Amino acid sequence: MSERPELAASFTPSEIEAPLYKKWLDAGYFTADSKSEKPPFAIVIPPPNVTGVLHIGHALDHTLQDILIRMKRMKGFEALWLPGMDHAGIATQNVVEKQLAAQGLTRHDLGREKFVEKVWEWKEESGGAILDQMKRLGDSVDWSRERFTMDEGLSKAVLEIFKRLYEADLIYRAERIINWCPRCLTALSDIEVEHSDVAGEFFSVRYGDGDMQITVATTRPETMLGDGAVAVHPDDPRYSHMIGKEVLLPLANRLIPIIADELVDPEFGTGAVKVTGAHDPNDFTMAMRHGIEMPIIMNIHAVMEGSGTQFDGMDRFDARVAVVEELRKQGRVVAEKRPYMHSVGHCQRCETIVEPRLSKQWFVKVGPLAKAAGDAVRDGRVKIEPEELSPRYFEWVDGMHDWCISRQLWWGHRLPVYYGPNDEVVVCGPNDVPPAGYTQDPDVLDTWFSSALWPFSTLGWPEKTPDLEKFYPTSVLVTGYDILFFWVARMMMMGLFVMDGVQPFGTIALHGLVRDRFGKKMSKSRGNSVDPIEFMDKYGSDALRFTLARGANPGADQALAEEWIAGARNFATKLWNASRFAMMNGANVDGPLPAFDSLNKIDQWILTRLNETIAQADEYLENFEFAKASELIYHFAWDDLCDWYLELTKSTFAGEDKAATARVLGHVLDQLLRLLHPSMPFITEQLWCNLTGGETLVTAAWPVADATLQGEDSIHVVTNIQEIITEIRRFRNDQGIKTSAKIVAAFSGMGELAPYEDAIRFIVRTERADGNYSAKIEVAGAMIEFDLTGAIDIKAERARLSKDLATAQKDLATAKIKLENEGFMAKAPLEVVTEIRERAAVTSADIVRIEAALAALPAQ
RNA sequence: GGACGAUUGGCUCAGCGGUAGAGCACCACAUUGACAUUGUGGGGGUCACUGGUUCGAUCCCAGUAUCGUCCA
Repeated sequence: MSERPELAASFTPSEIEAPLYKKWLDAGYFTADSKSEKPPFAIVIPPPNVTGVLHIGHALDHTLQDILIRMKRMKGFEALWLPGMDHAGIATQNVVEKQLAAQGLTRHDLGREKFVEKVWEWKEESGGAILDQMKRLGDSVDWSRERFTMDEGLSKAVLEIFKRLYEADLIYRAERIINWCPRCLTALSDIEVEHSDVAGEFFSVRYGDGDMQITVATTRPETMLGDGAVAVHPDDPRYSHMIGKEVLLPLANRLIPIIADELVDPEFGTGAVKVTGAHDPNDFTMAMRHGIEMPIIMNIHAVMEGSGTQFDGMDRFDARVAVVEELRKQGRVVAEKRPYMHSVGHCQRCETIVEPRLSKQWFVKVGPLAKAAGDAVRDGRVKIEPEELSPRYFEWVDGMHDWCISRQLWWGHRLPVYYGPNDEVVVCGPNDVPPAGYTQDPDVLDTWFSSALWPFSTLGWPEKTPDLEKFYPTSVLVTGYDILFFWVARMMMMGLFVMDGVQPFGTIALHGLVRDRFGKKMSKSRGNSVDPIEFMDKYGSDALRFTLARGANPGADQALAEEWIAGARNFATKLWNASRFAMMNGANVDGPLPAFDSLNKIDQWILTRLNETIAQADEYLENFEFAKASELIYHFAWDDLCDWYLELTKSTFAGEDKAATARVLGHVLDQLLRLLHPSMPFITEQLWCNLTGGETLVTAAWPVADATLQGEDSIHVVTNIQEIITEIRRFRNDQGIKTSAKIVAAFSGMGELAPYEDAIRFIVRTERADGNYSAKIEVAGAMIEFDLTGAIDIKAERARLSKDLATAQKDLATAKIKLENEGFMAKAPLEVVTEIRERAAVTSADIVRIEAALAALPAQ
């Protein structure tokens, strides 16, 4: 038997976690080998941003990925979990700008080069705190392959793909309405804008005078200074006579045309709308169609500028008030302002109200890319789990607008675009040199542009590296459904484009968000957010991980409360104590298992249950059913193993003939620890090494269901044993007999259960002796009589029996109704009818037995 | 405005055409031989509402209500 140190009397996570993680790293278990013969299984981590710290959402995301990776590693795959971070353009730049602001400086004071240096310094210093926290969590990532989106290699990938897309006419520069954040001073893509309803005011303003007047309705009166036209619906009889004529634009004192466009909803407002092409996306499309002027009337800070009116120099919201006031003075506000709820875009990063703004930017033409991304899922090359979330994906990829990729920031990948003296445009790949005298575009790319390359840029693309060869396409992408659009769809587009139509991953496994105990969204303002580090300190990483896994139903949000984690910690303690007990009794994995047929039914039963658990848990995990798998293993461990098997083996271990059971127990524990290792890596490693004397569970083989270790009759036997024990316990409880008190009892009619009488007696503390049996219970054909010598509480016993009788009678009645129903008898499947018949028979017998027992009770 | 999802015990959630499940919480008992971070026993739900299909509906269908999320 292998040497092993005795386990500490209680489990203290903090004592084992850090040393074990170090052991794993030192041994290099997480380092993948691209030259391996093993089949690959790869996951790239959704890169947390460099400014980030581990929050509970990461903890969930990482736990699920680690479960898959660890399981696959144990299954003999060459498992690669690739870690890294993205540079989070706006967020990171904001942080450093804030630091500068504290010194009274702006980035312009430093200049671009110095500022970027500063950001790098900050990135080196405090960036990646999350990476250390990942070690706390136990993430089995391959640190030797850690990547950052601004790394040299990944930056090369950005240049390369930009050039390829440009040459394929999938990147273009154009003047369009974009979302402009006047605080971040950059363009944003559509999805970086969050819409929320705000209470606005709806004004009706009269344009023109006399015969040529028309009333327009607007929530943004200040933009009228940039109006180029008034539009009406072509079929609107109210205005048909005015189409093509001009009307005086108040305040600006310009004449603007009245145009007809289908886009106008005649039912909405007055049926006439102002057309401000430079500051509204709908107006822009109309202005383009009709060749309408689009004056820009605000500067980048959203301060009025260039309108040529007295409002220049005013902030857009001050201007709104001032414009309305002036219009009112002129008697042009037809209807008084009315409250109006409308949807307004806010910057995702800073919540500033976004200003739609006409601007020259670079765009990705998403049409063909998005189509390919949709098709890959439609034709089954990529699976979305759970499938119910795929409509959301299609909705997005099928209706996507072109993607504005330039950002007016300094931190990020600078556009590889160079302009010549006569506005010539040259795009340079990684090995190209821009022509002399050309200047580079000052803007940088959207961070998501580089994140979209993550599944292959991290593996060395555009080089044809062994890693890329071995691990692309990656196997699974695990992430929250909330970034399906931001990130997942974009990786699909880019991956399919540059990898010759090969998808970046085979499966997209989506999980939900972690919410508070009442299912409410966590947020700082609500004060209901939780700190995963704090929980790990208090309950251990395994407990946090297991809690999150146990709550992870595919694609669904989960509620989390501290008590849940305490519960998982209790489970860990239970495992620890059970293992300690098992080892104290000689549980071992030495030599082969005894032949199944030679084992007693209790040993056979636990092996059968183990086998069922292995098969089912494996199926669940392969299908990303983390909650179900965790629940299943939890109940096997606690209910079957701890509550029943360990109890039922106590009499065996108290005797002489225990070698077989010790070996079986060792096997069950060994396999259970393997099953649990992916979700609770630390405690299982510790226990398993102690139990088996093995080096590590990280690379141990994953359990495989074994049909030769399955015996259905053992289930039947143990179910009956459990029923007898439960009945005796109930009886003792009803009678108020202390669990510690031994009572005299006689067993009869045990049949096939006879060999297990000792085990039963041990658990329920009964001893054999002649007695004056004054009470009896009957279960599963066996009779148990107790000598309580007058101590029996007849009232309690009568209450118990009456209650059982009522239940049995009710059950019989329900069954009888069915059996007397002609429709049921004629149409229900035979097995259902048989089942109901059996139920009726069993409950009838129960009734007879209970009635007899009641009659036998002394009248008192 | 469009779409999707949800509504099951006090709370959070599974489940499912054939007598309703879990964890936590609750009640009672017990320091027993691994474990009080425990054990044993117990109570608690007409599965949102209204119709329909079916021998049978918590489950399928339609409608209603409430809530949530995404998109515009």
